[in-house]
Amino acid sequence: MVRCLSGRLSTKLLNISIASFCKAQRLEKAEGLIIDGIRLGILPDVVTYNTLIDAYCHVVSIDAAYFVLDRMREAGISPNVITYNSLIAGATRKCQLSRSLDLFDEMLRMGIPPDTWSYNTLMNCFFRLGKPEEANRLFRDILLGDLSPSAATFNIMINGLCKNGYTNNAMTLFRKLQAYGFVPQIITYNSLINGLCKARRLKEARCILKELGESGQFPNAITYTTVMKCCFRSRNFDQGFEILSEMKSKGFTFDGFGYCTVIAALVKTGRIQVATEYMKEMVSNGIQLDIVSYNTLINLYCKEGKLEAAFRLLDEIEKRGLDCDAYTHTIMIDGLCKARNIKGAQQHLAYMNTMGFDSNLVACNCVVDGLFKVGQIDNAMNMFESMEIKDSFTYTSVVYNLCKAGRFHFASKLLIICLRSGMKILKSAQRAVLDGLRDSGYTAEAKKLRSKIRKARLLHH
DNA sequence: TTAGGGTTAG
Repeated sequence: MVRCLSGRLSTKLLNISIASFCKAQRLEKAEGLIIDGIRLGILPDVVTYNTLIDAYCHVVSIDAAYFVLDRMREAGISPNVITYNSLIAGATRKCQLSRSLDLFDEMLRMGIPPDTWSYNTLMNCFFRLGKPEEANRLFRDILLGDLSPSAATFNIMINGLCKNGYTNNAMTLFRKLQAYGFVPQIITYNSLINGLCKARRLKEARCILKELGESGQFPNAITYTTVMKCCFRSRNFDQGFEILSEMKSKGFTFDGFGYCTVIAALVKTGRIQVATEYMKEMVSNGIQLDIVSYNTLINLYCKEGKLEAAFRLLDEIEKRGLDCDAYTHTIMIDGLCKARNIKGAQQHLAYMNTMGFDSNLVACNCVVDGLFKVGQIDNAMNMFESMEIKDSFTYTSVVYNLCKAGRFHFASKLLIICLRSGMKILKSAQRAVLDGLRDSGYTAEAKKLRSKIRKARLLHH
């Protein structure tokens, strides 16, 4: 049957079959088909090899794709612009950015003129390298040369400018493009919204979101998770949860990333019950748990006081052959501290150190705080003094706990040293010192401290 | 070829 078809048509059919195997990531099947084809006299052409090269870039590696390129040349078929575009995009995806640049040069040396697609990919590569000027140079080349920019060209520019901190330029370009008749796509809107959120320009982000709504297009799952994450980041939890319920009511679902974000935010705001429901939903939706999802769930169990369940998950991690990371151990240490099992926490900290996660600041902060909470004030102070690195969490905790232990004068001294050096101390800890001094009869000291606090604030404004 | 990413302490 195959022999009856003309050679060209047969190659076309061969290519269709190869493309479908490549799409299913069954490269050995695709390779087998090429061998069968050759036996039957059906020769692969440039499309066959390009399909295969693109698949190797996606599924295996650029090196593997390069071997296919060699085979292609040996078969007497010259690579074209599509071959190189696949290789350049593949290298950029795998963060082999200098390789992308080399491939672009190689393409020029071979006398293959790059198209808009090649330029787009290379612009993206320069943005990822943190070289916006170079990307902009290519953008100018497109505008001044014979090539026509595509929607992707504009999207890559807007996204890249935002990612490199040029949110203003991204906004200006966006408005200019609109004035020239470019209709922004959902990708354009999402890029800009994300850039504005990251730059904490929430008012403008809201404005672009409104324009998206008025454009006749609809926000998608990426829009929702971007805005939700932005709310959580700025601690507008209620607003974030409103967006979450709107997203759910529209029928959007989560992947592992989305679930972790939502569960962590729910735990942070004490909504343990709802967080547990999301955890169940995540598991029943068949999401493969990785170490970050395990950490999120262990944290949830710890906050519920279900330490045994947390330890069971640790066993599960081990059984599945995954490795615990610094987060896993820190979460466990905090959980043990909160459960007043300070000995267990100290043991786990020592274990963590033997595992090579030594001097983890967050874990140490948890143990110092834990020691105070169980009344081991001297041990807490000894550990605090022995720590080489300290941050605002360390000091806030120590200042606050010293007050709880009635050591207001010491707390006051420490507080003022911190504030003068520009260290941020939670207002609630500052208040604890002032109230403590005043309530125990040291009104004059309290007044003096208040004035010192004010002056220290002026120093760092 | 282009958009979002997740987890810890006061």
